[in-house]
Amino acid sequence: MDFKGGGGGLTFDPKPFRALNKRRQSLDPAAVFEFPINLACREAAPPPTSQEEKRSSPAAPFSEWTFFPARKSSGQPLLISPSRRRNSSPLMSTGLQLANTASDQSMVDEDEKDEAAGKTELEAMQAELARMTEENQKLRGLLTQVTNSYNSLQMHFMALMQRRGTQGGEFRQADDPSIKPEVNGSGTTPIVPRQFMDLGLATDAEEPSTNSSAGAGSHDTSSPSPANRERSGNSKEMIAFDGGGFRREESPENSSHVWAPTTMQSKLGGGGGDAGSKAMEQAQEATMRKARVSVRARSEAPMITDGCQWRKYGQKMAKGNPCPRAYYRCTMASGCPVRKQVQRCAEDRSILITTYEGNHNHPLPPAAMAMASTTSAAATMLLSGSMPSNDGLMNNNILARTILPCSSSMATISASAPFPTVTLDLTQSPNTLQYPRPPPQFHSPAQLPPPQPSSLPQIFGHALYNQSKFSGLHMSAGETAKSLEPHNLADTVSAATAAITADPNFTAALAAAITSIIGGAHQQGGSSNNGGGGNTSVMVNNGGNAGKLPAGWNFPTS
DNA sequence: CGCCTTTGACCTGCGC
DNA sequence: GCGCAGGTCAAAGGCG
Repeated sequence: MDFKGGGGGLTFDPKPFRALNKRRQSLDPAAVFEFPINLACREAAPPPTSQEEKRSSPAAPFSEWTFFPARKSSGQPLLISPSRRRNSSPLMSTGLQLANTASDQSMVDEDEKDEAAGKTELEAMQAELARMTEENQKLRGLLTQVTNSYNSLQMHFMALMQRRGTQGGEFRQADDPSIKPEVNGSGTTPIVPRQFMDLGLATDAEEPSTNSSAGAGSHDTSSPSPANRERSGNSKEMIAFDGGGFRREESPENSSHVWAPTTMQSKLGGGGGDAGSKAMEQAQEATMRKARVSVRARSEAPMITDGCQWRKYGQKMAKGNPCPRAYYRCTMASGCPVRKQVQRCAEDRSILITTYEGNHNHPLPPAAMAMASTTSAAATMLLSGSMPSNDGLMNNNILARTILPCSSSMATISASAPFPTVTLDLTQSPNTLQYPRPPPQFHSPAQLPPPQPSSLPQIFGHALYNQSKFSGLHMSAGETAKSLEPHNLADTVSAATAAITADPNFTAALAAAITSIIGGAHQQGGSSNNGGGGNTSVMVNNGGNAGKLPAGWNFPTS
């Protein structure tokens, strides 16, 4: 068995990945993760050549999508340059000096007054500019702060959940070394949050080799066999991306994955006894499996550029679709469990369907965070919706409204087996999607009758849409505020966005952070959102609507 | 020469 | 138990 080629029988050799990683790390991050967005390419991009179809080289010069090229100029008025203000200020001041006077003297006086007033206003404007700049800085700081707070809170929450589970006889993490350093390391949990990542894993980059060597050559990440599960006493890696419910990585014994909603669910849901819980576990496993985030997007490129580096490891013809399905593995870090499948839609081949699975166990560049956090948030919502707890639905509603204030039809949750999947469809115009719909109702896959995925409320699309709005590139601040449902955070963000959009990186980071922060804030259901491509599938569908994607999402790969 | 993609074989899960 | 489909592996070949 072990000597056979397929499945989990072979030893996983992380060397290639390490080498790859090394090489990539040596590159300029900016160069690697810069993803100019240009949705216009949908119209402009030439039809895919066979070569393009065949090759998904990250270096392919293929059209990069600039989502909001035209918006740049239109967005500028939001941030008026000092010189511009200076020029315009006199004009603005005239509004206060409309009354005509009779005498020349008074006219002269008026002129002097005008001049003085203009100067005053100029100063005022400059002061305002300075203030706004300062505000911008503050917002940046705030973002950082909030991000950190979120991570800390998440850690606390997970620790609490873990404790709770342990008390109930379900969670047993004592022997999981991966958790000790950060959660148990001290009673006070001095957390050093790692952005969007599982907080403990990255510390052990050699995990894969350890695992592989331990288990008679079993593949580190993909062997679902019970033997493998039990063998993997060290499950750091699994924890890393468990947020999405990477069930295969979970070992019954070590399912203490603090950040594993699915694990928790199965654990919490299942009574207490080992035997009993095992049965429950298996039952739940059957329903839960892994959550996925599927993104539907129009793209002529072989795959969308989401900020991560991928290595293709397989391709298969899937039933019911003439287009082959390609399998990619994240190579940004050795042992990163994130995988994605890329396939063209059978009905419309201009639509690219990218399905993400797993959470990254390494830091992500801002551009990648946009996608990762979005998918993660979607996965989180999905998974928390599957919580057996009574408040599962409520949590889901909250999540829906917070993460996606404008919940709309752009996203769907599919409860169809075997994997709960969130589909973000960006192929449709947000204009037709953003409005009034009944408050989103989340249903856990377990709660939903399998046959009705298509009837499920569509929820997630606006995460992306909102991100684009956050970026200030899709709509003006005013429009944004109007279109948004009353939502303090969203409004606040929208207002603030106008002053921030000048910085694309910040925009991307902000969008990502907000999504993940808000999502994380409601993860009471026990789900985690460790950032990487959550274990959910997201469909990105830009439908040629420039500017609908979050900044940082760039199609065609770099 | 090294890395990446391709591709056939293999493993696993599931339905009948 | 068998067959099918999805997913993964790794040797082979291509490319820079």
